[in-house]
Amino acid sequence: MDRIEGLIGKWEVQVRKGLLEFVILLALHEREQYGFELMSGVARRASLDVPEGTLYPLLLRLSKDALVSSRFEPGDGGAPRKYYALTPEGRTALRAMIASWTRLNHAVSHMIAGAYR
Amino acid sequence: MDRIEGLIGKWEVQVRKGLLEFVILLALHEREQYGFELMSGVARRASLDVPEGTLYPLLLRLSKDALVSSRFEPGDGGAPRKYYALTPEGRTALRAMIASWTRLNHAVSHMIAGAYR
DNA sequence: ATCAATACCTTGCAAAGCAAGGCATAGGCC
DNA sequence: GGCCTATGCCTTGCTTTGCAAGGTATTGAT
Repeated sequence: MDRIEGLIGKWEVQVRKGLLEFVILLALHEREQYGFELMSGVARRASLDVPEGTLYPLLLRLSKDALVSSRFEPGDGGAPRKYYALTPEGRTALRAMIASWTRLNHAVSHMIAGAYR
Repeated sequence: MDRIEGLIGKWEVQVRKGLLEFVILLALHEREQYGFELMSGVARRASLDVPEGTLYPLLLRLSKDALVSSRFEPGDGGAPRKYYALTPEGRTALRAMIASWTRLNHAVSHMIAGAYR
């Protein structure tokens, strides 16, 4: 069943679309963070690996949409860090996403329960 | 906040990626169904509108990947219907998706709870 | 000076959702 | 027969995202 594993892998990539944006905003709701910090935090707390090639374009989009703001700060013995924080609009969007996600999740849970009842 | 509504709308489109495939497979796990039946059933039971331009390419992909099989049957006073059913491989894939989704969902729920604690 | 670690960014490709439009079948009606 | 409507399936073109691969800049240690 190696073929199916491949299919599931591709499916998981699709499921991550949108979800990663959601998770990053959730992480930033707690506190301002910079790129690497977000990657390690999300990996630790949600077991979600967000590669750099995904994270940075995502953060650029969020900035362009004004859901997050950013500022540079000298790094702790390393390259300078770009800290991201939620804007008020970002908080509004996050609330809407949580509502939407919760609704979706209930619907899916209901269907899982129904399928195996 | 009309702009944010637009952003959320686009976000929801992204979140549906992969999720619709999952929901269709769940629906087919209960019983064999044809296209329109899937659309109305999923709309009713999960409040998810799956437009035709999404559904039929999706079903074609599932067929090509051999997760579902299909057969034509004369319609009940109308055009012939194409009935889809899960294959054994489809059932295997569905089990894997449920496991993956459940895991993801716990992670996200945890982050939502953490963000607003 | 060189090396490694930290940290950010860009490019090119694959994949999905969707609006818009098209095609075919069947039955009812004149 | 000819026309209309409803049912039902499919295709095209566009947008958006995730990601691997590779690149750049800063800092401190050897």
